[in-house]
Order: sequence, then C-alpha cells, then structure tokens
Amino acid sequence: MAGWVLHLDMDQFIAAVELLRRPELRGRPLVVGGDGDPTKRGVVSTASYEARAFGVHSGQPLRTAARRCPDAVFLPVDRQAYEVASASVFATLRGSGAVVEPLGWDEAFLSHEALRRVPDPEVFAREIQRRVRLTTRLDCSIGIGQTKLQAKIATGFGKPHGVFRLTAANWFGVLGDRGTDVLWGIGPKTARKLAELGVHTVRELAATNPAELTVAFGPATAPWLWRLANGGDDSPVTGEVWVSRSAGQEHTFQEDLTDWADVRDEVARMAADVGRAALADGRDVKQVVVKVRYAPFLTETHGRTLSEQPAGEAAIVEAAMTALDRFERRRPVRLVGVRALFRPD
DNA sequence: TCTGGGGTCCTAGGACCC
DNA sequence: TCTGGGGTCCTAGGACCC
Repeated sequence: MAGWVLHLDMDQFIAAVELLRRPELRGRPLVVGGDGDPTKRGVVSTASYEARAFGVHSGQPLRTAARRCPDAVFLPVDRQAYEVASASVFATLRGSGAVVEPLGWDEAFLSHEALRRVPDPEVFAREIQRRVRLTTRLDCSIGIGQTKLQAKIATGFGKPHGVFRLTAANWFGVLGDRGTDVLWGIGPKTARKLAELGVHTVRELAATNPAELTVAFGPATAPWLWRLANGGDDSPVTGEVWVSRSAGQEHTFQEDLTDWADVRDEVARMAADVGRAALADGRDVKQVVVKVRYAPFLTETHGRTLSEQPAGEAAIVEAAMTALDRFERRRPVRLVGVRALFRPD
C-alpha cells in the first residue's frame, strides 16, 4: 500500500471566484453560465449553493434555471478569471510538496511522502484546506482513500469544505445500497443498461461475474465496471505533464443557420483557428473532425485523415472542408465544431 | 426544460493485407 | 465455389467527465 490518496475539489468553484469580486452577492442565489442572459441558448456552468436549493444545477439550460429561480443573479462565464484562480490553487497545492495530478480546473488528486507515515491523513487534509483558503480565499473539500476512486467519491460526502474518508473498510457501508451511478464513470445510460441486467446497486455490481457483463459491455469495459464497484485499482497519482490528444472549438448559434454557405464560412474560420493553435503548440495534426448539430438536436460528425507530412494551416482547413462535404442533410444548423486530433509526439 | 464547450476513451464495422 | 483467421487502420458514434 503506497499510503493515502487525496482528492481535492473546490467548492462551487466558478461561483466562488465570482463572489470574491462581487462580495455583495454573497448569500444570494448566483448562476454563472453562457453570456449571462438567461433568455438565450446556454447552460449553467456553476450555481451557488443558494441557487442549488431551487433545483438549479450544472448543465441545466439557463432558461430552466431562470424559471426555477427567478430571483437568481445571472453572470457570464469569464474563463480567464477562473484560469487565474485555478493557477493559484495549483501553485498552492504544488507548494505543499505534494504530487499533484490535475483533473480539470478545480480538482486534483494528491499524494505526498508524508502520507506514507502519518497516522491521521485528516490532519494533513485540513492543513491543505487551510493553505488553499489562506492563499486563494476559496474553500475546498477533500476526499481520502486508498485508491483514486475511493478518494474521488469520498470528496462528495465531505462537501462543503469538509473531509471524508472512504476506504475498503467502509466502502460497502457507504455505497453498497446506492445506485451504480454514484461510481465515477457510470452515467445514466450505463446505469440503466446495468439495471436491465438486474444490477441496481454498487453491492450487486460488485457481486456479478464480470464475464457475464462482457456481452453487454465488451471485453475492456466489463472488467472495468466490476473494478469500479470494488473500489477501483491502485494506479498511482502521477505528476507527469498532461499532453492533450486533441483540441477543438465548437459553437452553438443563437439562431440556427439556414444558409449552408454560412456553415462553410464558420467551419473554415474555426478550422483556421484550430490549425493555427495546433501549429503554435508544435503539434502535428493527424485528423480533422467536423461536427454539425442540426435542429432540433441531431448530431453528425465526419472526419478526414491527413497524410504523414506535417500539415500546415491550409491543409487543415482543406481537410475540414472536405469533411464538411460529406454532410448531406441540409437542414437548419444549431452548432458547428472542428477538432484536430494530434499524432503522438 | 429544448439541451454549452472543453475534452477522453471505448466500440464496432469495413477496408485491406498477409 | 464462396470460403479462414489475425492484425491494423480508418471512420462514426456513444458515453462520460468537468
């Protein structure tokens, strides 16, 4: 056993960052999402705890949020501000001497030499919380486990600004009777598919023979599901720099595009942007994938693989346009996207 | 209640080769 | 006389996460 694994998650991160510069909004329901106009297309990025009490949650359409909580304050997403706050959080975490594995803007796994020896990881976790609070004025919650999965799930039980320990000893006590979708990686679709096989709870999933899940889920996913129900594996927290596999852009229009020439213009512009960014990062683009979402909500993708030579911006744009020609349905378009897949360095 | 934008990973079918 | 089996690459779609 390589000591304890910690998982840290900032409390209502985006809303909390906004509250730092708008303290007068503290205590009021706050919703951050889209361009801040709840009559437009867009979804909630983060709702404050006060807004959540009205049934507002991440991913919900802004219009729905406004209906559920008409008195909420709506703010536009300000990526830059969150990136600055995020960098400050991660600097603090790394400054603690921990090995830090980021999991998005506001989450990380942590391991630490000291955690091999300390009898009480809660003390260490509280110290991390105190440091983050001191340097960023933001609260976080920390989960403690023997595996990443245990730590990750534990964090939710510590919210807000708490610490919770989930180990093999209390795993089934805490999670056994819960639905399989409490597990990190099981969403609504997989939970429903499992339920159709008679597997409803974490305990039931843990007790299945993974071979029996293979027909429904495939040879890699079936044993992985079983491992999830049993607390995860012991993969270590890694401090290695993350190398992205792809980068792209997509955009939902406030009004559907009805002229295909406008769609072509958008795709060309995005492909040029994406290509330039990839080249600036020194990445070699292997494939370009174009995404079109037709009204009302029908999504299609087509891609184009590039030849072995490093592709320039013009070749990337051309690949996107060739891929776009494969779309035959000329219905109103609500979203277009372009993604570049990179060859490994 | 009409559903963002950034990603990752897995699956399955077909092409193609030996 | 319609028939193998494995490996790899490409493509499209699905599911999930923050």
